Parts: sequence; C-alpha cells; structure tokens
Amino acid sequence: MTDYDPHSIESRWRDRWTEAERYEAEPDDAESTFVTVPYPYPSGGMHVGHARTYTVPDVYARYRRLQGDTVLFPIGWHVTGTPIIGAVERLKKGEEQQLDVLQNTYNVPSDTLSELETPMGFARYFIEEHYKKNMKALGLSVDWRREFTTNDERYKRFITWQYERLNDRGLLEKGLHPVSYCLEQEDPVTTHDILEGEEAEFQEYTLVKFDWDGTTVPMATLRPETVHGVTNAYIDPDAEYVRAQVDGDEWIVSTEGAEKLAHQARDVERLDSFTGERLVGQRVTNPVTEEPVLVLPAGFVDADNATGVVMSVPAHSPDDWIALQEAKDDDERLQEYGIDPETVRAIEARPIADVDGYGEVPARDAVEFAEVESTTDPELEEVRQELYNNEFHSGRLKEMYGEYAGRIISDVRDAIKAEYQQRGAFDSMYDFAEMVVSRAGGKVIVSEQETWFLRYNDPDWTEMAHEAVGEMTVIPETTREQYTHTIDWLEEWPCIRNYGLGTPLPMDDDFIIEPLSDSTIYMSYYTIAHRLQDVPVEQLTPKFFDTLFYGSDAVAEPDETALDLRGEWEYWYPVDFRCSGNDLISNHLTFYLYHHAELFEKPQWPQGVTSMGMGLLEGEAMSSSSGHVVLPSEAIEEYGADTVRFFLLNSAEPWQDFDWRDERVEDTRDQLERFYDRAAEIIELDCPDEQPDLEPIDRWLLAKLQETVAAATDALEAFETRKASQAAFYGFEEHLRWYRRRTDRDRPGARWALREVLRTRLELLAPFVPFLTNELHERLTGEPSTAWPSVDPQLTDPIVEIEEMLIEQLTEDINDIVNVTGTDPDRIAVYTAADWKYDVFEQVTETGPDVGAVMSEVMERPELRERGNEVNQLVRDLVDQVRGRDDETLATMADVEERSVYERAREFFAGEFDAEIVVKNETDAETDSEREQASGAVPFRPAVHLN
RNA sequence: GCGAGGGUAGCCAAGUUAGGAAACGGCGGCGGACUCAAGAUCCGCUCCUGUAGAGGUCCGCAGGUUCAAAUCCUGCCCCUCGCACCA
Repeated sequence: MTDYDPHSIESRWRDRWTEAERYEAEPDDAESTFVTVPYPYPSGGMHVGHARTYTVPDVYARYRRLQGDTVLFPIGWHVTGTPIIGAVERLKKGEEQQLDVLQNTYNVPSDTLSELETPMGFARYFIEEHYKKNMKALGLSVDWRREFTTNDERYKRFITWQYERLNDRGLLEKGLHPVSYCLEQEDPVTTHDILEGEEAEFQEYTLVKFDWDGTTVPMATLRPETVHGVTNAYIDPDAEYVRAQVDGDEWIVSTEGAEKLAHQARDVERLDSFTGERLVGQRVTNPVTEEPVLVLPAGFVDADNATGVVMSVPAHSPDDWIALQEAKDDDERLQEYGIDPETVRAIEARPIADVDGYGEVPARDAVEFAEVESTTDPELEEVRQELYNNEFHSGRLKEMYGEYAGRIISDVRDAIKAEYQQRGAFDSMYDFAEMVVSRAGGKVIVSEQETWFLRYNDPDWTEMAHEAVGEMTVIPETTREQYTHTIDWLEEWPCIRNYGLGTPLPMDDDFIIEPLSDSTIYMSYYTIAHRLQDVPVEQLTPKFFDTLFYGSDAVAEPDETALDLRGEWEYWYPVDFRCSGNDLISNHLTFYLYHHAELFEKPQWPQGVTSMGMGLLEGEAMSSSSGHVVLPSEAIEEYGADTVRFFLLNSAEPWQDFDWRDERVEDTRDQLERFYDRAAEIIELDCPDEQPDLEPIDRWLLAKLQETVAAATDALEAFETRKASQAAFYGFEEHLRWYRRRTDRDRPGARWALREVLRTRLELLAPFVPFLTNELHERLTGEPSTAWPSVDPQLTDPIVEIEEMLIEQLTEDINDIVNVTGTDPDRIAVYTAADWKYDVFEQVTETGPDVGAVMSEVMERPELRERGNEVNQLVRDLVDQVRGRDDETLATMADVEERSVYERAREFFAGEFDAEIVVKNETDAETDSEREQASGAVPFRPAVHLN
C-alpha cells in the first residue's frame, strides 16, 4: 500500500552524491562554513550513540549549504595512544570478553580476526568496515578526500611542528608527576588497565618524621594538623620493616613502603630488615613537640599502606581511641612485648581542637555515642567519617597552635603542613587508600615519573583561554561556565606516554604525545590534508608549517607549496562550529581553546562549540562490553537511514540525552512513510502553474507556513534540531489536519497551496532527512532541494490567522458545551457582541490589562456607566483576553469583522455539528429569552446557544 | 567533597532567559466515525467536580516575595554528568 522504500531511495542518492562529488568542498567566492566533530577513535565499532554525534554537524552542514555557504565537513581517525594497542593485546591473548565484543557485538567474522592483530590493522578494520560504511549509509556530507589517521607520517610532521612551537613559547615543562604504576609490567597504567580498585584515588600522605636515636620513623597521616595530639605510635609487630638510606637519611619503613618510596623519585638503599616488633616498646620523638612517645603493637596497622607506621591521636581518631583502650586492658599482651602496662595506662588523650557538638575528647564521645567497642567493628568506618568531617569543617585549633589557634582546620591544614615540611619535620609520599591490581595481575602503586607537561596553569595562557571562551558561541549557553571553571582548575597536564601510537615528542623521542594532546588544533590540518598527500614527507618541516600558518614573513625562505596551501587554510579557518560531547568539556574542548588561543591569531579562534548529551538504549546507558548497543548498520537496515537520522535529531535536542527505544523509532518510520505517501499524492495532483484565487483558509495555511519557516530557521541557527524539525514536521502536520477538516481540497487554490507547502517543507526537512526530501523534491520540481526557504512577506497574513483562530475557538467552545450537556443540537445560535462592548475592548487595549484603571476610564462615559455591573464583568473578561497578547496582535484584532468571519464559516460549523447555524449580533436578539442567551457575548468570544 | 545540569499530569516532553489561561505536542488508554472486519485515517475525552463554554486543586518538598509564580528568592530531598594523564 505504501511505495516508500527507503533502501532503494537512499542507495540511489548516495551514489548520485558520490558521483557528483557533491560534498567535496573547494574554496570559492561564497561564504565558508567549517564544521567539525571529534575524529572517531576506532578502538571498537560504532553504535547508534556515535551516529548522532556525527549526524548533528551534518544537519548543520546541510543547512548552511542550503543557505548558500560553501561548507566543509571533514572526518579523520584518532588512533593515538594505548587503547587500540590494549585492544589488540587482549585479542591476541584470546581474552574472552574481548572476543565476545568483537564477534558478537561488532560482528567481526572469525576468519578476519587475524587481520586485527596489529594496531593499525585493528584500527583500519573498524574505520573501513564500521565507521566509514555507517557514515556513508547515514548520508553524512563528508569530504572524504581529507581523511587521515593520527599515525600518518604527514600528520606526525604537523604535530611535531605544534610541539616545537609550544616548546619555543615556554609552554612545555619537564618534571615529576605521580602516576599509577604497575609493578608487574613496570609501566604506568590507566584506569582502563586496572582490574581491582578502578575507583581508587591516590592520596598524598604527610609523613611526620619521628626520631629514634638519629633514625627517622616516618608516620603516615592524612591529618597533619593533629601532630600536637600524638600520644603514642603503632606498628605491626609481625610485618617486615627495613632500615634504609632515603635521600641520605636513615629511615625505618615497611618493606612495601620502601619499594614505593623508591618509585617516587627517592634514592633508597636498603640496609637491613626486621619485623616491626623491633620498634615495639621504644620511644620515638615527635619532631614538632619534641616529646618522646611510646610505640605500641597493633594488628590493625597495614604495612602495605604508606610507611606502615602510624601515629596515634586518641582524642580525635576513633580508631586510635579504641586501640588505646584495648591496649590499656591487655596487660598480658603488653608484657609479652616487655612494656610496663602502667606506662600505657598513664597515656591520656590529648585534645587539640574544639569541635561543635562534641565534648573535650571528640573521639571518645563519638565512639561511646555509637557504642562501637572494637577496631574491627564495621560501624567504625561510619563513625570515623562523620567525626573527620565535622572536625575538618568545624574544628577549631587550640592554643598550642600559636598563630593557627582558633582557626578552622579546613582553612589552615595546608598551611600547617607546608610550614612543617619547610622546617624539615614533615615529608610526604603518595599511596592508594586501598589495594589496586592491574589487568596484568600486578600490584599498582603510585610512582613519580619524569614527564613533560603542558603548562595550562600559565597565567598568560589561562588569560587567553578565558578570552577565547568569552568570544565564542557556546551551545547550550549553560555550559559556558563549565569552560571557565575548567580553565581555572587546570594545572599542568602530562602530555606524553611511554608507549603507544602517535607522534614522538620532538624534544625527547622516547615519549609519545598522548591522545588528548595531539588533537587540539588538527582541525586546521583538514583544510590542507588532501593536498598534503602530494607533498613529500621530508618537505614537511616545521618551517613549512610556519609558512603555511603564519605566512611568507614568518621564515627566511618560504616554501612555495606552503604558501599556495595557505590560501586554503585562510579560506576555511576559523572553525565555525565544533560539535562535541558534554564529557569532553573538561579536557579536550578546553585544550582545543588553549592551543588555538596560543598558536593562532584571534580571527582564527574557535567561533562556536556545541556539546552533546549521551545516548541511552531503552532507558539504559549503552555499553559495548555488555552488548547493550544498537549498531547503525542494523538500524539502517531495519528502518532506513532517514528514519534513524530523524529519530536521533528529533527526539531530543543535541545537548540532551536521547533514548533509543525501538517502538519510538518504529513510530518515526511510520510517520515518515505517511509523509511520503501524502507527498506522493500531492505530486500526482494536477496543479495550476500560476497562483490561482485563494480562499482565506488557503492564505491561512500559507501564513502558517511562513511562521514555520521562520521558526525552523531560528531554531537551526541555534542548533536546535529538535525544535526545527518538530516545527517543520509534526507542528505543520497539525495545521494540515485543521486545513483538511476546514476545506475542500479539490480546488485549484487548495492544490496550489498544498503544493507550495510541500515544496517548502521538503526544503525545511532536507537537512534532517536528505534522501527522502531530495527524492520527493526532484519529483515535484524536477530538481533536488537546492535552497533554504525564506519567509515570503506576501504570504504572511495576521488578519486571516486571527480569523481562523476565532473559528477554532468557537469550534472548541461549541464542542465543550455539547460535551458537557450531552445534547445533540439541531440549531446553534451564535451571537457576536454589541458595538459598545468593542468600545470597552478598545479601552482595555489602550489602558492595558488593569481592571481598576480601565474601570475608572470607562465610568467616565455615561452610556457605559449606566450598565454598571455588566461593564465590570466585561472588563474582567476582556482584561484576561488582552493579557499576554502583544500590541500588534491587538491592533490586528481590532480590524477583524467578527460576525462575517462566523458567517463565512457557517457551512463548516453546520457540517461539524450537523445543525443549522444562525449568526446574529447581540443587539438583534428579538425575544427576552434570546436577549438573555445573547447577553454573555464578549468581543472575540461570542455567546452560543444550542437548541 | 568540589563543579555543572536536572526533577512538569500513566509514560516521553515543551514552557522557566523577559512572572499573567490545567500548562504545546507525542505515546499509551477510553469512546465515536469510516469499514464486512482488521489496520490506517478522522473526531472527542483522558487531575477532581459539573446536563452551558464553568469551578476546584496542580508543575520534587517546605516556606517567602507579588494583585498574580511551573516561572523570582530561601532552605531541604532526590537523580544525572565531570573531577586529570583517560578516549
């Protein structure tokens, strides 16, 4: 019954566009528009969430093209770094989950798997078999001549240039940085490489350097400000400890602690080892208070956490409090270690801060209140958290803190720490708070590595980045603050990795520039990527790129080719819109701004960024590892590319999350099919070439069309794909429904109007559903959609719109009365308001919607004053009518001849309600009962009576 | 914890920037028209009450400002995203 066959239409148009090189963009006299999207990272296949990411810029590109611009929409492939290598490794190891994803989620044939066993083989497979095929099937208007990968020699030359220049400008810096490090692989690891403890964050522990006869016993703590409250120390008597030279001093730490320190850029030399028992019962001296304190044995001390020795602050730590009580009660154990129980019993908690809501010894109060009695009680965790929180935010230090006395801990902790560190009493080390294990099975620790950084906290650079944000269009506007915040928050960014695909750092080619750092200005590379193919790699020196980007004056002997290419770059740059994801604001998008601001002049800075929301599938997050994804190829096969596109663009605005629900997608497909069928009918109609006489209802439809053109245009300018397509598609369907109900469509005027409407809507929808619309447009007019429509002032008609609105309102009113009374009237009387009521209306529009003010004006007029209450009620009704309508509309309303509007529509009403329709003015009422019925008439709200 | 966004009728979702109509639209549900029938299409209804187009109560919760609040202010609850070497 339907002729709509998306697959044949779509393949036909795809072929035509390819043959015509339709989207191969060359500089010309027209305005240029340059839109980009982050190049895909082919470490796996593409799902329908990615499809939206690339379709949104496509819609904008198509829109700008219809507006007459020359538009560039390119794609490249990001393969930098380790994810692809990791994926290949997992494949080669035959890891089950990886095989499952490749074979079952992404349908890689078994006999092809071997091709994926090299990084570029893997990338190439997904580029060709997934991304490109899907993108072409979706009809993305990409200039495919410009594609490249970030592992290409020419691209590497470009990145080399970028990093040499950044280095020249002093924005690169070499230094130490803590990273997660796998002891098994002896290499840094990323979150993706971590099997256990993926969420773990590493902490910077303060080491309080207690002294034991000239040997340092560093006690690890996260609360350095409690140093005055230390009453004793704890060590695990059974764990292994070492004495070692650490940066020239002698330290005692756990064996694990020593290994960690060795990885944190310290010079560690082990002297001897022993169990913790050796320190038990010894006295060590607090470096701040210079007091000796006793070392007690404790099983709860974890030798594999920081140094494996901790200080005890029983007044403020619930753990320490309980442990101390337990020690006091266990004479036997103490004696075992040769400790006099009396000395332990003499230890008293030493409060160092006043905390709101707690007594003198907060830890005791907290423990007693919660009735926790043992260090193994699971509830202790909660008690500890709560107390720590309260102390941190409301604890005030006591007098022993000198200049810090009376201050809130959260305000001064860092200062105290820095001060004692400076004085040599404190040191620090990094560690995780929990066990972390890599996928390779090795223990993961925090290591400090020599690294190159990008100095994103450089004040001048930061300032320029702020400026760039200030000058660009941000969609949605609410994200602007996120950029500002990110810029202020960014510190130095380590921009290299030890291994991976990509470009070696020119200053130190043992390292590879990491993915987020080699993807900041590559949009400029698109402008010349296709032409660079003809330039020998060796010719692409930094000077070549200087010439290309900075012009002939930048170098002594400018390269001719570079100068020639410079024209292309100048034509396309700046990037008009970068369409990216919400999640990239805090890194990629902000880096993009930084690097543009630094390396290019202001006119070349980013003009606009839109960030997109995520995709859900049947209400849940998509996940390729669990197979909870829909592949674009499958969706297109089932519904057609236009349906997929339309659903993605129409179900939510780009920055909102969308939810792919099969049922909804099916509905979308049905709607498009219906649209297609109706369009086909109109195309078949015999239609006059010249505009025939139009009825008011035809002019109304055409006026609505103009409104729709304006709304869709405004919306697309703001990237509101949903609003634009809703207006052009669903919104207009409603107007058409009313039109069909209101009129006979077999008139020349109606045919002409419907044809005009169809043509325009096809143009409005062309960016969204390009296959369907171009097909129909060509059948209708002989050529594809070539221009975006503009509002035709000849076809706007405010009066006819108001007249039609009155008819709709009256239809609703009559219908309401019929419903509520349950009657089936034979005769419907419609009374328009008496002339004096229109005088009052005019007064209301003049005075404004203020009942009191209008009344005092109106009461000046004797002929109105004598109507008293009636006028009062009328003014109230009219004020409600007028409120919220602009002056223009009100002025137009004043020109409407209400009675003739209803009379012209008599036939329509008669048909709708199957009744005789009588239209009269209120003043023409003859009998008392008729006058009664008619008296309620208000301008633009006639009285109605049913019999 | 920090930063950002959000909570609207059974579901999805507009409206919030410029306060002013129980609150666009869709889905689902109910009734009707057309049809041999189904589907498609069309017309009503779909918070409560109501045989005259009305009234009442509503926009996470609790207050406040105002003639008037889904919209502005304050506090609270809940959800989502980001928080660094990772695309």
